[in-house]
Amino acid sequence: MKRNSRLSAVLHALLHMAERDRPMTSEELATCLHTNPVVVRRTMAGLRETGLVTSVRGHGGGWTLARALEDVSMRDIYAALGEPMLFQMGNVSESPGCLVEQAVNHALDDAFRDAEAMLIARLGEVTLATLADDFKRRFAEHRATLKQLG
Amino acid sequence: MKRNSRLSAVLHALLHMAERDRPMTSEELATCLHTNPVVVRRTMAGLRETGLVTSVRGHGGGWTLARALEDVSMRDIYAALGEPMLFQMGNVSESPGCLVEQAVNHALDDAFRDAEAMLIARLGEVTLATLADDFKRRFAEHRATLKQLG
DNA sequence: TTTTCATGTAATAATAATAGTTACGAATAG
DNA sequence: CTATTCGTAACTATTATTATTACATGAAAA
Repeated sequence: MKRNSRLSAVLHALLHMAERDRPMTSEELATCLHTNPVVVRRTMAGLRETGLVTSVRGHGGGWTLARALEDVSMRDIYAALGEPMLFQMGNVSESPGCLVEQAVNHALDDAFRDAEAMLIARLGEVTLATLADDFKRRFAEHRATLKQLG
Repeated sequence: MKRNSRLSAVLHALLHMAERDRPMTSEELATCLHTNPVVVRRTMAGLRETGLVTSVRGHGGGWTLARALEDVSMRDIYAALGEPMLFQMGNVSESPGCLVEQAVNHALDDAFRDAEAMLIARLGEVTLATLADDFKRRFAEHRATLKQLG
């Protein structure tokens, strides 16, 4: 399974896209995310398959957010990324022979499964709209600070 | 920070040690864990520093569990391993510049921190004694199955 | 229609984290 | 003194991820 470091990158990208009224190119997004256009395309291609974004080729093309901010939760994005492994543990469920190992795996699996369920539920509670609001709040605060400093 | 794949390996090792009345050599443990004696020594060295195990060099030496099974929780072992990162996310808390990123990181950090707290609490509830009991149960079951088959 | 811009994608290289190996030193029992 | 076993440094191998290169495809503009 794939890694998860992209969840935050994708959120970052989608929010930037939401702030603009025309498509963003892979190049622009790559600059934004401090990465490479091809990596952006690879990642966004997955999101396109689940209808989160659309892409247009050629002059004036790029990537566009396809759904309303309120309708996209962090969980949706996690799912669109293929529900990558959240934990740093190679699936413990190997070498079925040793009974000691079976007992260990069972206990660990239980704990990790519960934590994962909680985390995923939590991701479902936060939408892109939530994040956009938080961003706006930070932005207003930032401007207030600048003003205060002169 | 280090990886977490060792938590299950260490539990496995400690339970095997608990079943024996003399030290286990790194070589024996390595066989048990399908790995290498040097890797075993490296890992166990960390546990020795927190008093979970002792080592004796030379003839008849090896590794011994230093505490009662009831007194060692999975959380203790997690701590002895240096509280390695549990999640597959490079700490999101970089590039403080972009306010969009700040909003994203804040939301993700919140969710992950809570899930981690829950998981760690859960690890604290399971001791080596719990696991040893579960192993014994499985062992009895296994013997019953064998008997039934002839 | 030709040029330019942009995505689509395969193939390859670079990077980084982890695990495994080799080699040898130090301690201890017999 | 010898065999055994941990302690550790240095090096190699493996694996996963990310980055890069190269080129094909499609679409708008000149």
